[in-house]
Amino acid sequence: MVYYFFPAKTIFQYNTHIREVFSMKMSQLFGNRLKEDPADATTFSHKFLVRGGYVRPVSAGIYSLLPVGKRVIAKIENIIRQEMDRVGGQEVLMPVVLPADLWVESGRYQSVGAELLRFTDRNNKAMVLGMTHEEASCQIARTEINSYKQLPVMIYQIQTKYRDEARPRAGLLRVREFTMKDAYSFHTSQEDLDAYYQELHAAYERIFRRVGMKHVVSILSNTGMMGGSVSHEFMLLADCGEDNIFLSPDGKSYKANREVAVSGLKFERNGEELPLEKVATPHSKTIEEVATFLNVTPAQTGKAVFYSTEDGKELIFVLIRGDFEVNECKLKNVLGLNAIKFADDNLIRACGAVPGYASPVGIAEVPGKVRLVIDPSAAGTVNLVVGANEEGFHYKNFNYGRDMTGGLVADVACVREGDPCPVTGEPLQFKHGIEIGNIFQLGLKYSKSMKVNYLDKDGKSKPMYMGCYGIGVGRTMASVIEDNHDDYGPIWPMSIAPYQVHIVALQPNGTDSGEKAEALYRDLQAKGVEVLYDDRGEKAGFMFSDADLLGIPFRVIVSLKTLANGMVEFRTRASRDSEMIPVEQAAEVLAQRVRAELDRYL
RNA sequence: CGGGGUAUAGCUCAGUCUGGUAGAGCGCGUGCUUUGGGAGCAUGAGGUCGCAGGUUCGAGUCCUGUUGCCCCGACCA
Repeated sequence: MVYYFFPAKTIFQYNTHIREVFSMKMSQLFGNRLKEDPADATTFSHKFLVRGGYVRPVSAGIYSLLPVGKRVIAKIENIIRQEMDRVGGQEVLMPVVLPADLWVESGRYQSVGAELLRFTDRNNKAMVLGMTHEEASCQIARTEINSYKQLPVMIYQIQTKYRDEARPRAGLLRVREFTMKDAYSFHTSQEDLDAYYQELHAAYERIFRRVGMKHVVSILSNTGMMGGSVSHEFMLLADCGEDNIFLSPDGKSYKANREVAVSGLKFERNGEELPLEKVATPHSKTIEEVATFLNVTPAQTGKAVFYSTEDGKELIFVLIRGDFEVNECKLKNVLGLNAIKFADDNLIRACGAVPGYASPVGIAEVPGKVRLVIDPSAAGTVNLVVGANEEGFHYKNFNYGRDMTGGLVADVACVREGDPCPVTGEPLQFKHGIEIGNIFQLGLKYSKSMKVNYLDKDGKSKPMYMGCYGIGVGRTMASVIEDNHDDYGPIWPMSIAPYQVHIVALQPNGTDSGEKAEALYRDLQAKGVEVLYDDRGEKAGFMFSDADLLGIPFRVIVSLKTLANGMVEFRTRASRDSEMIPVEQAAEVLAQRVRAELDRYL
């Protein structure tokens, strides 16, 4: 039987829902460190989370948390709770399993794809596993909120979500089952929602700073399946990130996801419009081939890109200058469509176009069959080379407005690295990011369809303005590692480290080293410090490499060598510089330093 | 959902081409020696070789099917 020493008061109030254990001996710690990288790990966080014994894979994208991982997660959750409470949030808990009816009400039972896991219960009732809880929060909001006097209000939960991801990857960075903090706010006006959105934005900045991430930016993002208008994503800048971000050089003026990013490029129709001229361009289908053949730059060409609606019935013709790529997300947004795909050649031919030589000359919008979208790059440049709708021929000197009219002129171009920032005009920088949180203004999207109404001052029933705000907890833990590690393991910030001080006793068995280490272990606990004590008496290098994987910010090495001078050795996980501290003062000095370090994350 | 890969001990892998009845390193147990950056010696435990059929006297190995997992892409609050 193991007996733990319980301090009366701890520096860090470590709230779990179970018995509180502040300290641990390595000889009793559940979960092993691994000396070799898992074969399938490609990111630092994936390698270290598995090797350090924080998580274990159970199935594709499904993980168990081991004790040290659970402690990190609990601390992250606690910081999130504090900051949510600080902006007036009230914690609730909604079910993981939800009736499909609720999702039918909001319309998402139909609109969301296969990532929503659907099943039936024993009574053959349709159910879903919650992937996000707008519907559930609407359901409780509409039953609890009757009057404007009860608004605004924000509820949040920290709950398991399930998304049936097509391809989980990179350890905890992209999983199927995960823990998420999701918050929902309800307001009487757009103005009130705007103001609260800013408060949440500030709360998020505090959270990510407090968990120890240094390279987080909030960027403009696409609203996607959530609907609504305004949204921001909080991104940790990291090479392994899956998201593509454009930033102004100052990192502040403009920040946007590539899905929605715009550039400050201006297209001016300078130059005389020359007569349209048909030229032979044998075996030249791609922009590169045509430009080379006619000795022009891709920027002097226009390309036709064909998409279709998801059912494949309606053709979408996009004309864009040859040096740009179509941004499908922006295209979907301007068309108001949830999904598009590349058109197949049969549909293109059926609409009278010749794939590879398709021409904007002569094509016309046909309601229900053909839609035209012209990017400003093509509309705003004179004398382009475009297809002639005939195998082996192109037109020179195409001018929109003269040789083609109609269609929707809208920005559907991908921003390119180096394009001018729309705010400052300086070249935009391209970065990868990990999305760790997002905030959305949902407006009335859900409250209308789900009848989330309140009685206003004027006695009339009105729908509430809604916002929703998410943070991936496990992804945050992995991201902190991506942002804080060396070649040997994580370097945990004191605020979320599994323990605060790691005591390593060299040759502890039956020696002064063991006795002093044990005493320090107890003294630190008495002072409220969370201690991990490596009492195993393994080889020094073996214990040090385990300590590196555990990443505890402060390390104390107790050995006969330094005890001979009455000292123990102190070093931080980050710096590896060492310092001698008199053994009788060690507990007090360490407790003070832990306290000082924790204060940096308040 | 397309393309590629892979499945043998807790982990990392060899053995498959050329069929003959299970291997290494790490980890784990025991003993002795060791102890400031992944210790040594000795001795053990641990695998119906993903699953199901088939060929064969005999299948980890060959054939067919199937499933899991990983990577790239598509997709994705």
